[in-house]
Amino acid sequence: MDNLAIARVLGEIADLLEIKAENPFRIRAYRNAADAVAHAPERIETLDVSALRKLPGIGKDIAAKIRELVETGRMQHHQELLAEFPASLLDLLRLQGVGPKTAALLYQSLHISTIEELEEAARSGRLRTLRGMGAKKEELILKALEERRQHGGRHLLARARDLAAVLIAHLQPLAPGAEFVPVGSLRRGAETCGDLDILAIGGERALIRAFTANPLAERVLGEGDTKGSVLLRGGYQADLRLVPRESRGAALQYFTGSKAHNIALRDRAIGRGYKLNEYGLFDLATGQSVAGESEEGIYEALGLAWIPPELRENRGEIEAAEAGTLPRLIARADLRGDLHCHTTATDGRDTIEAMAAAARAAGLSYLAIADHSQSLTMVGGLDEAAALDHAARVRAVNARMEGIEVLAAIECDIRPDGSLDLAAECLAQLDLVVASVHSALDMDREQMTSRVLRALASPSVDVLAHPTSRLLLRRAPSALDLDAVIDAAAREGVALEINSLADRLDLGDVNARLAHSRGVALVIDSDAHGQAGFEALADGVTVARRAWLEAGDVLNTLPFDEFRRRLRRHRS
DNA sequence: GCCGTTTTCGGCCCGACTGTTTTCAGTCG
Repeated sequence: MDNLAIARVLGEIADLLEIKAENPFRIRAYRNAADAVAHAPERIETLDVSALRKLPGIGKDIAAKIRELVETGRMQHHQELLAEFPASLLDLLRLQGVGPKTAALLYQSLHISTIEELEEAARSGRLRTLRGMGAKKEELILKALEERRQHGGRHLLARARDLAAVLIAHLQPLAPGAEFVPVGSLRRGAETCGDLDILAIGGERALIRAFTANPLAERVLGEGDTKGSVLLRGGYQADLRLVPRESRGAALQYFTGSKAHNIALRDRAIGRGYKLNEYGLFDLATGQSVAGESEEGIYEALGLAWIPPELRENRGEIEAAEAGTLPRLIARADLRGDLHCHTTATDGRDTIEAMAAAARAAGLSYLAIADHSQSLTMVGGLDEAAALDHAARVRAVNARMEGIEVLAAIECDIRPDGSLDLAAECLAQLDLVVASVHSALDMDREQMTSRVLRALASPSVDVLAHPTSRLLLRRAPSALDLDAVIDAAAREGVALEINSLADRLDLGDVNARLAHSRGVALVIDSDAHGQAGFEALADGVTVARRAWLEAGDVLNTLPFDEFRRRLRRHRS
């Protein structure tokens, strides 16, 4: 049973307790525990009660319940709650505007427990007969149902960033003096974003109207004095918040989150006799403002170093900020090379020269051309002879190009049985081998793990690319014992990739941090299929920052000669 | 249900907006 499955059970308990209108602090305890489990780097099912209790937010009771779930596959408390309310009732909570109180009301008075029943009741006008609900609320629920059909809810980081840029470009000319900053999960660099939050610092009330009337907005969800909220075409919710300049830091801090980070920070504020909100840090006794103009000032007043937004997940950053042990996070400018890109030889759009020139223009000093191997017939994958011909062309380009080292590499498929797609003699003649899985992704855990482990054991392999094969919002990570893969990579000296493609970002932050903690070298690759593809490296760097990595933890920040010496094939 | 630099009991983050109310409950982030 993986961490997310355990976290889901704890989260469902929290939801069900909320519908029951139980003690809110007990509900929060379950939510905190679910969060701790979901983001724990170690495999929860392998931990005993005392190890579980070391996790923040997990105490005696929940630790015992987790063990019960892992050992028996069920949790009695969870089952009892599900006997009171059908599991389908939980789906209603995901609808915009429907919370636990409404769900309870719907269930108890109209016996509604599924999305379909809710829709039928709304269409037939029965919802408005309930106390506290009117025609307007009924309309709202119908709209929420429609939106649910259209969009799953979350969106890729890269897409969110682009949309935010469009919105800001629309607003900036209307308020030349105001400063617009995207906050929330976008500023934290989370791999997917649920909605867009934008601050307008020093903006006027009229901006709210301009925002809700912007050409991308499909529907206005709310409009007040300090906040406007719209649904954009394509299913994004976007919020604009007006913030006075004197609260700039407090607002940035507050709206950047994460929620868990903010709760921990406000808790710390209270412990020191302060109150922290989006307007500033205030002395509880006198009401006097202590800080608020800058984020640095707020963290400083709480006895903390400023914490980079990527780390604000309450995963140890507050303790590190207090102890002065925050990492010096890697930056895009630290990257000197890229080990994974494609050309017209397979599914890339540009030539070797064009890709090398684009990489050089992107500030890189070495680039590995890693086109596909033969099993990917769809894209014209290279067999041994073609791979060596291609390598000769790459080396010819390298010989005549200034300012960048171009390496002859391959992205070699790992076949279902774990063997490599090209003969070892061929792979040995290349400068670098990136291995990856592209087919037979639905293997069971045992098969997939031994497949990847066998590939890692091959001396030809230098890098394992996009290790879990996940596609964000589309395809779950393959069943893989990542623990075993990480240990093997550490043992064999194979680097694990953080792939920068918007829908991969694989490894993700939690697993990259875990791999680093076990002594695995990481690389950040673009997987570019065209000249513009190197821009994505910034997103790979964001993942690395969220994984607490410093420049020295990432192999392709090294100068070329040093990098070359560190490759598995050049070590004995 | 968790947790401890006042505490093993008594706390537990905070405010805006909406709809259905006529002073507030529910939802959201």
